[in-house]
Amino acid sequence: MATIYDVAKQAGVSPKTVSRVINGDAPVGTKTRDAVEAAIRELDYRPSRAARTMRSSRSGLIGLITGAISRGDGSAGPSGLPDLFIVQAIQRVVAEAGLTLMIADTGGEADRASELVATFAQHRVEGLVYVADHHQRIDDLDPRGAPLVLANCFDAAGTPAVLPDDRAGQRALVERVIAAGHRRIGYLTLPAGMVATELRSQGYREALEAAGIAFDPELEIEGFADRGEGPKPFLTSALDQLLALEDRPSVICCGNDELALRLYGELRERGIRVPQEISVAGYDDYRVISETLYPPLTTADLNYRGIGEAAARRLLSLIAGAPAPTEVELVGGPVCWRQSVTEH
Amino acid sequence: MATIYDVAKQAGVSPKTVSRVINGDAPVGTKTRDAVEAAIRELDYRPSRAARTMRSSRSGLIGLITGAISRGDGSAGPSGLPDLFIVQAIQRVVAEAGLTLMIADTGGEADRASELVATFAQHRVEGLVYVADHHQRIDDLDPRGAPLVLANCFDAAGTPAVLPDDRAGQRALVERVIAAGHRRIGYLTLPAGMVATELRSQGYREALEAAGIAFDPELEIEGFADRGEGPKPFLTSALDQLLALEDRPSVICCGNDELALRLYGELRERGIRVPQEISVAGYDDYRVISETLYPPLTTADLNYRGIGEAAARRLLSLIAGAPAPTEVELVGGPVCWRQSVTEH
DNA sequence: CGGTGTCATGACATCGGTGTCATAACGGAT
DNA sequence: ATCCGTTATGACACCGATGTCATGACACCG
Repeated sequence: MATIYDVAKQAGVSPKTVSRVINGDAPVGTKTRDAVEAAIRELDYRPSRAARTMRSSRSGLIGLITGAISRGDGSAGPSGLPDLFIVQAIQRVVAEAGLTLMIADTGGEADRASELVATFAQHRVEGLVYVADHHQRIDDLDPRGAPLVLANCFDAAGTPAVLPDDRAGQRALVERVIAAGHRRIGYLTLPAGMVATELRSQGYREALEAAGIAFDPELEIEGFADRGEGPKPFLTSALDQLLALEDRPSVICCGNDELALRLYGELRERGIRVPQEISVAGYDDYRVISETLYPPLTTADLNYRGIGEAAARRLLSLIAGAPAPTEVELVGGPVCWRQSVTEH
Repeated sequence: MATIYDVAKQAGVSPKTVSRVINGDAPVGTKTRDAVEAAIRELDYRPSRAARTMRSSRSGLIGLITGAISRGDGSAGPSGLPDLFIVQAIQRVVAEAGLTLMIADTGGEADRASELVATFAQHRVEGLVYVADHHQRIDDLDPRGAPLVLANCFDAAGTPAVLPDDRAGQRALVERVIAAGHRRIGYLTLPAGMVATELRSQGYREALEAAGIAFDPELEIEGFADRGEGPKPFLTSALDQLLALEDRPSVICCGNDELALRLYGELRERGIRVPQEISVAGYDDYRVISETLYPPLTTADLNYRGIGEAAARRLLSLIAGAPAPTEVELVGGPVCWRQSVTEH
């Protein structure tokens, strides 16, 4: 790879002058500039980031750690993948800011995270993002001085974090369902104990309350067991319970789109048509499911991209010297109204 | 951030001795070593990669370019998201080799790729991988001297490439379906013209031929139109054609799992039960679909992870000086036999 | 006891840029 | 003609590692 000295020699000037042409620091004579630019093109010269980094101690790098902390064994909550949307969004924002993204993965072992931070520290990254695969609390992570932002997770230390607004999202969806004329609203939740489960349930209840509908505990059932014991029979019995109710729900909201997909299967198995006989709603707007199902699924957009964008922007502003926020940032998404819930 | 000089001063030795302790180049006295290690811990010292890179011209970086990352509009290609599994697998292999992965994406504009190559060149990456979102041919890309491997795509220049073995995969699946007792096998293909479409069709015909079953052109229909004109009615009429045949197929193979998901809906809409009245098979083993559907979908594992792994290993061996292979590397996956195809 | 080899360590130069300061050339004001 | 202020350029040091070579302290051998 050509160096600045090669270019200088080729153009018959000093290396410093080449540097000036590249960076536009100081005025350079027109003829000199042309000669230098020609030499750069001829040699296909690219300035070495490493050398620049040494001199300026600005590496132009952002480190990203994705953490399938609880995923390794497969017992995790939602279906993996979507967190990659967050990574995509972060990549885009970082690139727009002229920085380059380095990524690493804990491969499921939580304690590897600090190892990865060390690697990033060697590269003198200017900032770090930690992306979790689902809304969760994580152990504190020492970023060794670099600004750190958490995406889709939070910690006890109050590190700046960007989270999905599960409560508001579920509330908006249920309110919209109520506006469509529904009163008896079943809710099949994700596994109890997960952060998203609790917040969405809260949103569900708030929507009911705001509409003056009493919360009926019989309508809210855990519908998604760990993969270990097989979710199918679990869902079957949950559905049995809902359908056996005297005052049957006219719509069933699901903890996420995957659960809604299973529910479609269950209902069709029993000859119950969606949405004519019962309406179904999901959560996440996982498009491969929500747009592909027939009828297309009404759901709430979890907005992974928005989370990634917000996290990246927050990180950039921290790097620029902004003070760390004291509160987490909540990112919401719109209700995606399709054809799986009847209107009126 | 502490430097090697800080450590040297703290330990009362020369910087070179600290370097020796870190790299184990040359023997160092026990007492000296202890002092240096203590100083390193105390100062939380991490050697600067930038400085090392300058000295050794080895950056420890691998560049990854993908068009997959920000398809901003969400209008995915045919296969959707799973190509990101390739990225994950590459990340893992690269990390195991002690290298760090930098990623960038074209944001959908193919000509941005060379810009990204330039950025990577500045970082003096030791190798490059280009990952496509679906099996396709791409324009030649000038890697400016760095070894380059293509994953899920190939070019005219014969750049080393790792591709899914669509032909063998489809053939194995159809052979297994035949072994299960089926003779009339419908095939709803992906859009004509795509590489995967042609290869899978070839595999389908090979399996028929191997079993001595004549290929019936009426059984192979394009089932997946571009999103623009809406795939639903397209699939509907394709299905109409298949069901109207005098000798109706006992099983329908689909171009991918997403199409199979739509087909489930179509069939149930018509009151045709899967697999009792007609069997269905997919392709890709896109688990969110294949494992979640009821009945679980029989499909062929496209093995994105395997592709990523193979591409990363190939790149590492190129970096180590191995000669570039003259043939593309095909990666296959097993048939995933579940309950959507009847046995006997 | 002097010579030789090994071990342990340090001085110095170097990788490829850029900040600092010096200097040469030139036009205009006095 | 002299002085001054730009403008254009180069010399040199430095960022933080490490390769090369030199040096001092021993141990071992004859």
